[in-house]
Amino acid sequence: MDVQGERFGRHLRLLRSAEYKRVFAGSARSSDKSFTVLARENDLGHPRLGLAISRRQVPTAVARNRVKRVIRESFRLHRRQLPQLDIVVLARRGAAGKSGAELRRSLARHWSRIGGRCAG
RNA sequence: AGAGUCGGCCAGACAGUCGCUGUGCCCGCGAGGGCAGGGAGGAAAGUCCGGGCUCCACAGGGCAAGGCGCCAGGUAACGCCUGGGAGGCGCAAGCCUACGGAAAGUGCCACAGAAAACAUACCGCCCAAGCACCAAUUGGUGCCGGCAAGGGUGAAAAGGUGCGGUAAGAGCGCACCGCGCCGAUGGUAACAUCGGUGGCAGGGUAAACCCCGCCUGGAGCAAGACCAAAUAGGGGAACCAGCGUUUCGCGAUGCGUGGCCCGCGCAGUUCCCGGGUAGGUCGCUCGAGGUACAUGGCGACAUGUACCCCAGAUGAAUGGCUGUCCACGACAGAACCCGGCUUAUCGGCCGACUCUCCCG
Repeated sequence: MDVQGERFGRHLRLLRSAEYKRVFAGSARSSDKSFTVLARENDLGHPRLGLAISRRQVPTAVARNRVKRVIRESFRLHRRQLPQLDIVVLARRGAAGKSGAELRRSLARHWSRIGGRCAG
């Protein structure tokens, strides 16, 4: 497995509904107008990401895809700074209208905040 | 040059870099890695029609319900497309049409108006015939009556215009137009043209019920097929005998019923079987497929030959960043697959045609 690169393979994602439920059941959270970020410790030695972008909050498919890509990209670039956490990002109503740069800034804040909370 | 009509096409480009996801090859026990190549749309959308595919149902016929509705063709099929007809709009190129039946029945049509239909007579028009009176030559007045041309109401008053006709009128007669019926010709047909004939049916509404003709079984890829852990539960079998051996040793599930054995019941252990959840695999992309050419056809399209393989995800990929350029980038994201329709859309390109103006 590579250590240097910024890869984002399947092992870094939440793949089952049971894994999502575990995070929803009890977790640290961080939110602003664009996102709510939930996180719960795992024992894998690396963080994992799951997305929950509802049609209610982001109505058009194109916008939903855009939001998901921005989140994944941001996670990919930050994941080596994150502790071993299962993270679920929920989009909120504000996310639909924001630019990519705004969303990235918001996510960067969430990563550091959620990392600090779970470490403590 | 301007205005416009129709048809087709494109949907920021290029480079670098970091990623994601299938495919092929290679490396690796494996996890994974490397290289090559592919990776959203004209609407992928709405889910409104039509088909393929899958499962269920199904002898045949009828009813109901729903849909469709000028004619011919195309197609797997269609509510789509092409060509044609009719009606309407536009100077034109062209465009639009839910375009069967109101001479089967029912319903509805405000208000106005005398009357909205076997007609009727409000204002009117007429006194020719008959009768009465006056005058007395043929005139006048009235009664009995006649009329539906004119006015008025209305969306509509039972064909229209003109001439003749008459007391006044009237398809009463005639001509042309309109309508119905019959025939001929052209056309596959819708229909058109012409001729004859009848003085002449008939208000609208069928995306109101209805009538006529044609079409339609139901559900959908979360269809459906296969593999299948753990836990709980279902069915079956075994455990009431033996085994090793010179002596002898090992072993016999428990409880209830019963004096005891067999048997029966409950529990237990082991094994097997089927259903099936999580999860996984298939369905899943080679197809009514594209591109080019040829042939047939006005065309939609069909046939033939050659070449090409062109997304296949599944907590769900198809992207991020940087640089350069320009016309500064709209609507918008595949989820089994096709054919349509409809709706959204910054802008640009190409072709054909029409009208107006100017120059020659």
